Amino acid sequence: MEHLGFTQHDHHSCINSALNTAEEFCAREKLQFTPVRRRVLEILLERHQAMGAYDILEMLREEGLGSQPPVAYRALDFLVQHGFVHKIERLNAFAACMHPGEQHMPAFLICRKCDQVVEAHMEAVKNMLGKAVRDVGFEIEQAVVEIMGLCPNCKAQA
Amino acid sequence: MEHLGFTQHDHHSCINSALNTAEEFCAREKLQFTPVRRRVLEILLERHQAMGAYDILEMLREEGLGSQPPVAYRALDFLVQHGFVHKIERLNAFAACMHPGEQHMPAFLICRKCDQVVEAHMEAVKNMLGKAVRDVGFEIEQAVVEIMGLCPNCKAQA
DNA sequence: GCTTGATAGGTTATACTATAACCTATAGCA
DNA sequence: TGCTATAGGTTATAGTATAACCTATCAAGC
Repeated sequence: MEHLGFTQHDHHSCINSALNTAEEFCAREKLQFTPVRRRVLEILLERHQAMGAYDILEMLREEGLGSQPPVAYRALDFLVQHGFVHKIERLNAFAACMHPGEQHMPAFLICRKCDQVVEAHMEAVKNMLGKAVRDVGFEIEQAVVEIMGLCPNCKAQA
Repeated sequence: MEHLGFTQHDHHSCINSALNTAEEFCAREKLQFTPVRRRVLEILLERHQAMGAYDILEMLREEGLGSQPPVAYRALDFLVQHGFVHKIERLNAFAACMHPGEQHMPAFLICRKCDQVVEAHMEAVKNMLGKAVRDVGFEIEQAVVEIMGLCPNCKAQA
């Protein structure tokens, strides 16, 4: 597992880097990285937390970028579809991808106390899932791995 | 991976066996295996498919066992809490557990075409997840592994 | 047997999550 | 310039889940 994130890091540069990656990707693929889409990604990057669509919508509304649910959902759909954002099914929420551009199967560690979400690369698990499932003829198109529990920080406090 | 289920099996006996297991477990643990709870589990066992809470509620309603959402949700909560039913987050739906009574971390194979859900034991994955995550101090309480794709049958048809 | 406390279920209302459908605006291209 | 495809605005509504409060039932102890 790489890139665990329950620790401090240069958040400002991590946001910019992710935004740049998205921008370049869209330019290359002739996709429109519109203000709403950019802002939604930015909002999610500003926190390392999963946010509900309606929380995001509330921020968009305050900023005059849109006020009705479809605005937020459409931007989120776009971002999810192109791998900049993941949906956390367990929380009905969304979180910015920490490894945009890289082919990966994300696994999420979700702290039930502080709600922080960390995205881990788990190549070994991916390989194992892929192998086991291919053996029985099931063809994987997408996988969701979500692990609930207590993060180190919250565990220390308890 | 054991117990894959995209094949035929003795469905009638598998239903009875699961109901008996639940009944015995509840007796042992002094839990009430009430008519509504039993019937909800039975409904889920009758199909090897995930069902939405409102689909289940509709059946309960037809049978005079309850007509409002909380009835279904309460029964489902009970069944999930004690491991007789799993929630499939990805589908906002519920499926009977295929290994009740056994300590396990389920992984679901969900066919996007026929909606069939198969629950697999994947001890190797569980061990690997557990190890990787423990290394960084995260304490696993629960995990969701859901794999979307095409089952062998649907793949053959395509 | 009666009381009491705990648990389950009935019912109403409402919160939260997501999408359909239709219309307007804009950007890129012929 | 005009066409077409894509994005966003807006209204309405579908789908999922729970809060809150009340009643019924059951088991345990008096």
